[in-house]
Amino acid sequence: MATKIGIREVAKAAGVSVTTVSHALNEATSSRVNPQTQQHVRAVAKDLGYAPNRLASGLRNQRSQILGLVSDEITTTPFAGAMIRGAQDAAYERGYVMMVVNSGLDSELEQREIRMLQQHQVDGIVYAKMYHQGVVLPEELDGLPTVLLDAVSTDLSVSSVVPDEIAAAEAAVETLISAGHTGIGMINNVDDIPATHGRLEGFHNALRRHGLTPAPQHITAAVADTAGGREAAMALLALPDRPSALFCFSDRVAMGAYQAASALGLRIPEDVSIVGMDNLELIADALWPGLTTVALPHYEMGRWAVVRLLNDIEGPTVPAVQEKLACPVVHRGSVGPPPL
Amino acid sequence: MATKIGIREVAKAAGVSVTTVSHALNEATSSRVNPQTQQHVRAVAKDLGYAPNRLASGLRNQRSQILGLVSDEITTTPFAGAMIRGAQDAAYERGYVMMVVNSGLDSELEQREIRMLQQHQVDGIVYAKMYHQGVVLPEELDGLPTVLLDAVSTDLSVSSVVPDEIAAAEAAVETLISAGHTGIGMINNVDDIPATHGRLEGFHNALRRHGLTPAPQHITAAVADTAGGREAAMALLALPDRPSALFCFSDRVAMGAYQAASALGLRIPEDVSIVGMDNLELIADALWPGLTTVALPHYEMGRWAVVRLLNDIEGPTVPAVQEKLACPVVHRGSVGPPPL
DNA sequence: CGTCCTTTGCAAAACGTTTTGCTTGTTGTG
DNA sequence: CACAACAAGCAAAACGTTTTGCAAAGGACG
Repeated sequence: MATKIGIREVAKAAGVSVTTVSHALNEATSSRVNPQTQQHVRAVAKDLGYAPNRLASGLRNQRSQILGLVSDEITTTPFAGAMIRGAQDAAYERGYVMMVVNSGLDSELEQREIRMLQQHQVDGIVYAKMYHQGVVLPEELDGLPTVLLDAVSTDLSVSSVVPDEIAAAEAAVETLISAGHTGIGMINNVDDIPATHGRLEGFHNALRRHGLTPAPQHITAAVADTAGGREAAMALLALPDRPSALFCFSDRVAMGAYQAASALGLRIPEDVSIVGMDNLELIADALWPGLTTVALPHYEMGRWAVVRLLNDIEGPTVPAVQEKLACPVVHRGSVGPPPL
Repeated sequence: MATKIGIREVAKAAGVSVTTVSHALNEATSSRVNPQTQQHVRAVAKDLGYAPNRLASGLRNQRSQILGLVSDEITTTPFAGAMIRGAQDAAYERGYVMMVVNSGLDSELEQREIRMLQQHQVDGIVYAKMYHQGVVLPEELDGLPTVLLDAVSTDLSVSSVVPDEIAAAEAAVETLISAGHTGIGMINNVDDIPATHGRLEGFHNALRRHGLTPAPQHITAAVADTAGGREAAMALLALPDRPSALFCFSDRVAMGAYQAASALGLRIPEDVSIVGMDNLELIADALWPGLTTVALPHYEMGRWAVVRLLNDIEGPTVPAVQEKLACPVVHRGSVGPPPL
């Protein structure tokens, strides 16, 4: 790489002016140049390995071709990775690249990071949370095209995408019902977040649809980790009229239920069936037997967010939409018919 | 936000020239402006919320203040997240921002992504792998400052940072030895990667240091996931002279060992002690009892890589270094004294 | 009072593109 | 043959900064 090759070098090599090179390379203005010249210029450009400096063209066009992704937590779960990957794939396909920042829970840091993105003239922002929750948008990003990822806002003028919690829970419970279970318990989350309410609602919906009424003592809540799930499941499975199946708020909770079952000498799925939610592969796949669960479409949500964002940026104005994405059931080995 | 405020607006508002504003704001050239004027200009700038357009200044300075992070897999493990967060934190502190791309295993895609980063004039690149491995650097990034993250190259002219696998394994095994174990088994990985060799070497080192010799039949290898660990552990624990403790290649393998122990009616840690590696919190924390393991310093490696990269970019040339970062033991509940 | 520094500020060029006129030729038409 | 219409390519301006060179003003000194 002797000397950085810019558009001038291409022009010189092709024996035309800089202008012509630009016209020849940009699809939009290529009508201003003879097809033959165009071809020639393109050949030379490719030959030299010319790639336009996006700082310069961004400056000129007021379009950086950069998208910002601001998230609270990139670290603890693999979910974050899937969302980001979905976002990046979509961005890449349209010639954009993502700048990712994450702020933990520090909202002042978040502010400064957003400003930093704005200094880089990002064309839009995906504002992501690592689990489905309500947010208020920082006012920094007024005026900037924005899409919410795994979050909803009361401000309905901004598009958002979240998992369809209710339908997901319904699907999970359906797999239990269609395996023959009627006495189904649920271990819900104690936090006041959309998933908690949505999944409980889905649980009830599915039962009601089949004319089943849940026993009140079979519905419980716990801190949504393995220890919480273990204790809650321990209590549920020790009941005289213990449920024959457990619908768990999350895969981590379900892992606790496995531990409880094991401690009580109950086999899965012969003695008790279990379904989780999240499809946290690291766990669902590692449990023995594998955990039947419902996948949260993180990759697809990341994609959706960016596609929508790019349409807002490049396309005509269309009304914002609040999207809910479907969550497919992933069958493994933790659901069987109820014991006789 | 009536109209975008640029340096001209600040100049007008402060009643000075654009030049003076620039000088006043840039620490380096501030000697050319009266301290009083400087203060005034800065006040006005802050008042207006002025923030320089980095596209423009990048173009002018040939410095984008952007770092590229190219990785193979951002998705499957939470490790990726920790590395990226470490990298970002370090970048942010120095006023840089990260552009993250990931290519899966598609090296042609990787090429194109790197070129895209170059178009954005990134000042340097962190080339990251999601587990410690050897790589050959794509030639695209000749001439660009580069640091390897969780990877090593035969090309010693580029700096790299990886976990100190050997010391990590030694530390893990030490915790078993100091709990009184003498018959220690190991379930290694079957893949031919640095971690496999390093951890085995560490295992031997620790034993040798205490005058112990491992029984050959106690050293085994398996596919490094839970199922592999389960089967290997099953075999090991069914041996007539079964080891009293198991050193597992990874936490996922260790989870398999838990399952095997449970299936064989062995309690942890009363009947058998187990240590893992990786400190995959999702698993290590969720197991019951908690898994004692060795943390891989992903966050710190990410940080190290960026700090080093920025020094290469901004500072004087110094020889490349191949860094190995220490791995702290995380004590939970899976190690106890050997049974009598 | 004239000369020579020093201090302070400004105008202008440059970074690498894209795009808007404008010029030059060429072809078609009356 | 003259003139209009049009195609093809070019020069120059613009995007928002930073930095270099220069000018003006002020002060010190002989």
